[in-house]
Amino acid sequence: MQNSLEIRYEEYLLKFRNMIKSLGLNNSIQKEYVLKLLFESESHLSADEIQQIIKKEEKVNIGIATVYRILNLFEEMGIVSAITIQGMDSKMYELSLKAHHDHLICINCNKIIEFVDKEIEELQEQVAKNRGFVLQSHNMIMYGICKECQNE
Amino acid sequence: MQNSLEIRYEEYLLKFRNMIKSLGLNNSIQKEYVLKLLFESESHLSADEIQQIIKKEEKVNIGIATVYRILNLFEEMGIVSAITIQGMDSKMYELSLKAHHDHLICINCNKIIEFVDKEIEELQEQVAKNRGFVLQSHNMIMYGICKECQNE
DNA sequence: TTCCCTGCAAAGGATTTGCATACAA
DNA sequence: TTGTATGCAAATCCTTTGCAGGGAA
Repeated sequence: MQNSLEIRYEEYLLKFRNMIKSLGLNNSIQKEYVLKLLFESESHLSADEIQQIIKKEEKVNIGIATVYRILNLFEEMGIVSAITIQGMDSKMYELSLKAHHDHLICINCNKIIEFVDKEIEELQEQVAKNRGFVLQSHNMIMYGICKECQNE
Repeated sequence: MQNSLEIRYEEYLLKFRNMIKSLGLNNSIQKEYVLKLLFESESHLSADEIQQIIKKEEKVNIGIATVYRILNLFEEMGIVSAITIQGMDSKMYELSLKAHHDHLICINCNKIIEFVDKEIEELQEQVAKNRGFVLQSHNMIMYGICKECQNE
């Protein structure tokens, strides 16, 4: 009955528990709920959305402060990354499980498309190198109007 | 005694005044102080910095609400653009006088280098087109460590 | 005169922090 | 048992809004 997503999640969860332990931290049901939600979600979520969904789906109370503390911890651990989207007032979070990718966002319907372009990545390295920088990361968000919205 | 920067600013100011007038708005000393500061500044400034500098340099009181109102107006007029930098909690503003450009930021000393890479821009258009998007704008910030900071 | 603009103070929204209690190891 | 994590409420910080008075055309 287990599909591959579940299997992958179980594996990931075990790794996560080890990571937490090896950092000398305590695990908690809240941390695992946030992890699971981010794992299963296909979209980027705000701290507020995370709190609401967990309250509703898991029928459990979870404070917004805890959500933020967990998200910040996950960011430090490198398992979550946050993006800031033009016009949105809160940060959006996602698991950084997936390979690095950039974002293309529809300014009309807010649809988010993820992509990676190897050539662009190489050119970015070039640009940095030419300026004497050692590149650490980057953030690229493109805004436009998607096909569906163009037809409206 | 006039250098080319001053001349350029005078021209720019005249254009600005016309723009304001043709929008049916009133000009004000506050708007011109913000414009001048952004014109002369080489770095990106936060609303708070803009307020502080004007208070100090022009010996004039200016409310933070006014600064925000002016910056928002300038953004709508298309003469100012704002960027959000990782780890900074407020937006940073600059005149969009200069041609479009992207940013390379040192995560150690916060130095900001502006650049444009034509090839990257073209590839971005390609990526958008391939996904059926009509591109409107983009935001690309690269983070790394600059030459000076590497030597520390 | 007629609106627009400003400063001030209050309101808002996102995120963080302090503290007492609850939980993991 | 011992410390870490949580929930709640209060505190912060950035940004916006309401309002009464001041200024531009």
